[in-house]
Amino acid sequence: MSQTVDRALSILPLLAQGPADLGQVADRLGVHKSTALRLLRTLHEHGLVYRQQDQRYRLGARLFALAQEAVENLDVREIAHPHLAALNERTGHTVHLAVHEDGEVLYIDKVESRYPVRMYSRIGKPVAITVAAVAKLLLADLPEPERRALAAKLDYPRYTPRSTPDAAAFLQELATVREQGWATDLGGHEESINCVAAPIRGADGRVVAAMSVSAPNVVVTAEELLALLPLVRRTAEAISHDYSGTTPPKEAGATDDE
Amino acid sequence: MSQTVDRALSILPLLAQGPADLGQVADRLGVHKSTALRLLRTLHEHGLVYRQQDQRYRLGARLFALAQEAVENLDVREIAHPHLAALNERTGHTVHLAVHEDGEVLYIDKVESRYPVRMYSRIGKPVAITVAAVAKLLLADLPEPERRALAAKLDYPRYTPRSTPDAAAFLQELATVREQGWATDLGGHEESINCVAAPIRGADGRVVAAMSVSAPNVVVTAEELLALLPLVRRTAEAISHDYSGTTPPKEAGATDDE
DNA sequence: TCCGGGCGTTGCGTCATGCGCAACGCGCAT
DNA sequence: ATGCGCGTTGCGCATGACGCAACGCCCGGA
Repeated sequence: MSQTVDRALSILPLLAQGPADLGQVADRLGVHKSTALRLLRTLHEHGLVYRQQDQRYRLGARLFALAQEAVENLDVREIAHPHLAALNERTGHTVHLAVHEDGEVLYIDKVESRYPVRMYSRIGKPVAITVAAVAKLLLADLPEPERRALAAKLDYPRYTPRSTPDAAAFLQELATVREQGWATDLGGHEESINCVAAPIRGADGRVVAAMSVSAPNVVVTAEELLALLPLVRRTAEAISHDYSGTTPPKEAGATDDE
Repeated sequence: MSQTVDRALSILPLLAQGPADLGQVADRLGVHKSTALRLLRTLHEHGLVYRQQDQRYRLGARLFALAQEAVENLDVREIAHPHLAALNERTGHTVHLAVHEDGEVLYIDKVESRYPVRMYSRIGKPVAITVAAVAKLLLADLPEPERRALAAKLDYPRYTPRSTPDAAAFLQELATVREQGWATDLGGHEESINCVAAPIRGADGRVVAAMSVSAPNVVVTAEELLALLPLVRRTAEAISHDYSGTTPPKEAGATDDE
């Protein structure tokens, strides 16, 4: 709604693809160089953009700091973390925590078993929304019209033969998931990876987050992983309980027993 | 330089401290509610800001995605990573990679030995610039005037009795570091933690990044850690070599992960 | 039930502000 | 030496961002 800010912010995804010089930025924005310069300077002052030695611009450090602070302030994450760690300790598998936001589902925490190496590369990245078990749980809880609208405008990439093929199948799957209160992804994203997930609910019963346990089937079969379902659900319920308890929503009518 | 963008971007750090409603944002910006609304809407459209159910605003998902893409596009990081992993494998200690940007030093990669648990919480976070070994290396390489200016405007918190006390001591330390080509932090940030670090240089000899090995002295004494110095320096040199060699920018490098 | 206050939202008239232009300085390659 | 490409600057004009005031809505108290 604000042209100037809109243009400035459009620079960010542009730079996310890689460094660019002033002319490139101006061209891709469709504005004069002097305009692009002014915007870049403002972004620079706020640390969102950094100018390297060759004068080209890249995304800046403050961006990380902001993302950090944002994720650290998420109270669900903070409350859930010890539970996730415990579950990881017990099962040895990768544990994820995800939330829904504006049509995207993204991981906000992760505890990995074996190789901590590529760990952080996932957090904050949008997940494959049409197949991920956590995504199904989060979207299944949306109000009917929103859910339909979202399902209609999604893409349905065929990662594997087991990927959700289209909106109809997706909505069907969401209905099942909503009813049973848990979800799986059996090779729908990557052939050899299976996941089982459970919802975390707020005091009002709405799904506020979802957690999952994932493992490649070279480690455990899908059946073995599914055997963990009760444990996963219990963990999710424990988190829900902690979360509802410590979330004094100013003044909400129905407060659970405590 | 652009008032509108400036105001809009000022909202981000404000929200980083926690969710806020429209009135609060307008107040703290010193603008009319309608103005704040317009800015917030624009931020929202770009996904930098998210509106939760209670209508309050928080930082949005796109922020994470941007930070992710930014860090993944850093070629130093990509080149260094295997070396860091190897060093971690060999020593068992935590290994860091850091860069300098606009007066801040931040970690862009980390390989941790024992507990992967709190791992991601560090990446992207500014480091204790006056004491961290990697910070000393990065700042020691700055041109004289810049270095002095920066040293003068820094704070010198006394994390421990061994923390760098003031600008004079800091500049002195930087001189030493620059001369010897490596740096340490022996309990300057946290009593029981020691680090040894070495610089990574580009083709022109300038320090582009720094790496360090850290360990609590309950695991190894400072002396034992210092014994790793040659290994650390050799690793840093290997990275420098790789980096200088492959510096010719890979144009249109659409490296798809996954 | 009605009323009042607090919140987000809207349309509008004004003028500050962001815009493109054109000219300049600089480095680099010819 | 010379021209080109780049980032940078100052400026006059009109666009677009501003604050105002009025509205709708929800909630809580009377």
